[in-house]
Amino acid sequence: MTAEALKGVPEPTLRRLPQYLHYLIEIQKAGRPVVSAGHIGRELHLDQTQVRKDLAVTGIVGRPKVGYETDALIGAIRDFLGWNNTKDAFLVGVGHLGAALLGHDRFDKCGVRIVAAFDKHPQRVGTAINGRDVLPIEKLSDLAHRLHVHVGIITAPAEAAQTIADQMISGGIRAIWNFAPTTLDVPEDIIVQNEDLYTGLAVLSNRLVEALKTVPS
Amino acid sequence: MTAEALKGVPEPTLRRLPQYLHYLIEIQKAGRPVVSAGHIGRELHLDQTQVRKDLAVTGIVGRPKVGYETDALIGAIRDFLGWNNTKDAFLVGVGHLGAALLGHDRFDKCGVRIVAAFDKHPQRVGTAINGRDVLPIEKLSDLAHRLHVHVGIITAPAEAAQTIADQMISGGIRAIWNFAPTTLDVPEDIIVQNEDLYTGLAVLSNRLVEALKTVPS
DNA sequence: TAGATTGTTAATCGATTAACAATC
DNA sequence: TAGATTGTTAATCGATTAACAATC
Repeated sequence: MTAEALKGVPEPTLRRLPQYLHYLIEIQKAGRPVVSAGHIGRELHLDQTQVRKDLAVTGIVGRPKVGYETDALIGAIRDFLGWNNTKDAFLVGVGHLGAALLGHDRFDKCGVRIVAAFDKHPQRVGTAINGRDVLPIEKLSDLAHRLHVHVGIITAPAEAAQTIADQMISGGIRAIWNFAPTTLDVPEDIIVQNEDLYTGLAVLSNRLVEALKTVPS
Repeated sequence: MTAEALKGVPEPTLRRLPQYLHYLIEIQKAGRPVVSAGHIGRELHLDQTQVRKDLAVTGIVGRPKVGYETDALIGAIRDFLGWNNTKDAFLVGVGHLGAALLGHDRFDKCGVRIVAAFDKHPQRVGTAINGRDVLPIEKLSDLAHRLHVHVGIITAPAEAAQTIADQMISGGIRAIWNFAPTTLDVPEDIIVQNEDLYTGLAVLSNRLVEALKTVPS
């Protein structure tokens, strides 16, 4: 627990936890009070030892022969991910993707509530999307400080991303969810989560080209 | 090359290739004809040995003391990713995210052109988004066959995702870019690339909660 | 009790990083 | 030539998987 707290939990484990959560909520809806690691593993195509190790990081303990309590497990995962502790966020770049994220009301169940959006285009400023005002980018830093906002979401073009990140950091933002396809230079205590869509497309496209080579249709 | 072709290139390598590409295009715009692995690594915060190994999978060879030719390297990466060979795609689920992807015209530079969209809601069917018709989901399978579409994009709710995947596969689709937060059951020759946004949010949120614990602001 | 399931320790596997010879 | 950079082989590191004792 001590060394773990220093290095943090492995990223692959963190990325699997929401998968468990989705499945557990189905289990819960179906009214099943307990579930075993083997059962979860079969459903999600994961090794059951891995499921146990992953769940262990949340501090949950199961009962031999029985399994894990569904409700307690859901609570433990949500707590561990910080999803029970909603943090305010600013979004910058109200293009197609930015607007889509603003329209999506389910992130607040995942610890993040977008409270305002910013853009540098005057024609977008002053509008509101799904109840959130679009403000001029110049106000970001000051407002982030005043409202104690710690999360920033970048859905702007790559060219603008570094400048936006700098403004976020000077406003006291500690974690950046970056959808721009660029590597941000930030101090080491700033958390950056890159969500570049081209990355997944690269894997898909290469695998498909290889598959079509082997078995031409 | 032979064993490599069987197992495929490691996913982490494939995921870094678009990063290299973005930076190389900057280099190209700046008019620099050659670039070294060390230079790329410094820019993208990667070990230079890793950069060389990654680039090697594309078949490119550099010149000692000189580096890699920018133009040739860009071409080799794009070829390797299949980004010079555009594949038609169908998108299913025209909600906020689906509409955002339809509005984004840059995927065709990454090997994928969305040629039609599908939805099960009658009020969405018959409209067009950014030039692509929204068709009833019942037509997907037949049309995929007739138009030889091999890529499917799922931007529908999790509950609908498995059914949509089944319809795609029965229509001859070989690769699925899945934005729904669910594990799809598919035959092993079908390529699935999951792009669940909650996954990245889990990493960000947990890291932020841990950071705020250590240094409360 | 016997059987099923957990939790942990050890082995394996794959990716990253280091070392270094080859080359221009 | 000397210095810089590539490409490859070896070492390290971390995550996954296997083995198994503990437990209800």
